[in-house]
Amino acid sequence: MTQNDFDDASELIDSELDADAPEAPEQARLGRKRDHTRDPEILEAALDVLAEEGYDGMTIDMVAARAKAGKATLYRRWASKGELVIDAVACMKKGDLDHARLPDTGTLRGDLVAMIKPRSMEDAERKLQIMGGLMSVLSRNPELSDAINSAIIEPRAEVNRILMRRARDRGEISPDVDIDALALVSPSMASYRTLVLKKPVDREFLISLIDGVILPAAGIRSPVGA
Amino acid sequence: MTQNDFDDASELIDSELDADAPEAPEQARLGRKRDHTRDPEILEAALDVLAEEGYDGMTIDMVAARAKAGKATLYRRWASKGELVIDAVACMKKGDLDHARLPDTGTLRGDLVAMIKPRSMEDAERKLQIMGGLMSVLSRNPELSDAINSAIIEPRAEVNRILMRRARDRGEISPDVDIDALALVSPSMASYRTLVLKKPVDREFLISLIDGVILPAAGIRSPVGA
DNA sequence: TAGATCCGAAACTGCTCAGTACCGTATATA
DNA sequence: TATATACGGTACTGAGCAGTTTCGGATCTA
Repeated sequence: MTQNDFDDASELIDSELDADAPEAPEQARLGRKRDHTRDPEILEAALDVLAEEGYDGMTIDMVAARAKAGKATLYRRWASKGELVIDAVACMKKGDLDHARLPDTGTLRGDLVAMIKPRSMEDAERKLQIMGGLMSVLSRNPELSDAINSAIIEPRAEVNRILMRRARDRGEISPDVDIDALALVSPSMASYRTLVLKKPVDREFLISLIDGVILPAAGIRSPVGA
Repeated sequence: MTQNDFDDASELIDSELDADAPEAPEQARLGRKRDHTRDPEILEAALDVLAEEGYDGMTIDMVAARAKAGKATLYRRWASKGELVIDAVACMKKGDLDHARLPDTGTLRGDLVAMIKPRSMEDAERKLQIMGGLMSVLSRNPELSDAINSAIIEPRAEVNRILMRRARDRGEISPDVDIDALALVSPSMASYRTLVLKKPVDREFLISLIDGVILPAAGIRSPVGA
C-alpha cells in the first residue's frame, strides 16, 4: 500500500448514475447479467495471492490473472483493492466449523485432540498466512481489522471457549479457571509458531501444547489418564 | 515493497571504485570524514518509522526527514532500503538485557514477576510493532528473518529459558517440564495480544499469564504461596 | 433485431517511491 | 591553498501499480 486504498468507503446511497455496477434493487436490468458465480472464485484467488504475497505484494493484476478474469471485471464488482480484500477476508467466515457439531468426547482433552484434523490444520495455516500478510495494514484499518477478527480470530477462540465451558459445566475443571484467557493460548502459540518461528503447527506440536500447557493450566494433571 | 529491495547484497569485495562509501581498511582517506555518530541516529529513525508504518509504508524520505539527514547521506551508507532495514533491526540487539544481571529472587515466580518493568515493556511493545511491520516481508527474506530472530525473538525466549533452567536446577520444577516450549508461551501470547488483539500487554495481563498459565504448566500450583 | 450490459484483454493515466545526480557548503588531507 | 569527500537539500529518472478506458465479442431484455 502506498496511500490508502480503503478511502472510497463513502458509498453513493442509491442514485447510481454509474453505467456499471448499478445494483438497482429488484428492477429487471437490461443487458447481459453479471455472473455472480464468479464472485467466490475471484475472492478465493485474492485470498491465495494475499497468503503468498501479503497485502502490499498483492496486485489487482495478480488476482485477475489467477481468477482468469479481466481487471475491469474486478473493478465492476469492487470499488478498490481495499474493498476487495475486506470482502475476501469476510468470505472466509463462511464454511467455518459448525458450533453445533463440535466434538463431544466427554473429556476436555478428548475434545481438544479431536479438533486436530489435517483439513482444519491446512485451513488454519492458510488463514494465519493471510493474517500475517495483512498485519502491517491492520493497524491503520479498523474495518479490515474487524473483518479479520470476526473471520479468523474470534471463531478460533470461540471454539476453545465452548469446549472449556462444557468441561467446567461437567465439573472437569474448576470454575476459577480463566477460560477467556486460556482459550487464547493455542491461537496465540500457533500464530507465533507459524508466522514468527516459521515452524509447522503439526499434530505433535498441538498435542504437547495441550498436555504441556493448556490442561495443566486448567488444573488437569495427568497427560493421558482421565 | 514492490519488487525486492534486498537484491543488491552482492557486495563489491574490496576494490571499491566507488567515489562514495570507500571504506578502505585503515588508509588515511582524503576529504571530510563520514560522521559515524549519525549512524545510530539514522537507524533509530528507521526503527521509529518502521514501527509506525511497516516496511512497505516506510519511505527513505521519511527516515531521512526524521533523522534530519539528506537522502544522499543514507544512500552513502546503505546500498538499499533493504540493507538499511536489516541494519536497523540488527542494531536493536545491542542494549539488550544482560544475561549476567537477570533477577534472581529464589523462585521462578519471583524472577518472572521481576522481569515486568515499565521500561522493558515499552521496549518490547516497540519491538513487536516493528516485527509486525516486517511480518509480510519476513516470509520472503531469510536475511531479514535471521536479523529479526536474533534481535527480537531469541533474546526474549532465552531469558525465560535461563530463569526456568535455574528453577529446574534448584528443584523448583520437574526435569520433565519442556522448558523450550514453555519459554515461548509469554512471547507468543504477548505478540498475539499486541499485534492481533491490539490490547495492551500490561502488568495485570502478564501476572495472570504467569499465575494462570506458565506456573501451572510448570507444575507449580499455588499462585502466591511458596 | 436493437440497445444495454456483461465478459476478458490490453492500452493508457497518474501517482508514489527507490535510487541517482547535482547544488552550495563544511571539513578533512597534502 | 588546492583537492577530495561528506553534509543537507532538491530535482530528476525509471519502474511499478491502482484505477480507467477502450475494444471485440457474448448475452441479456424489449
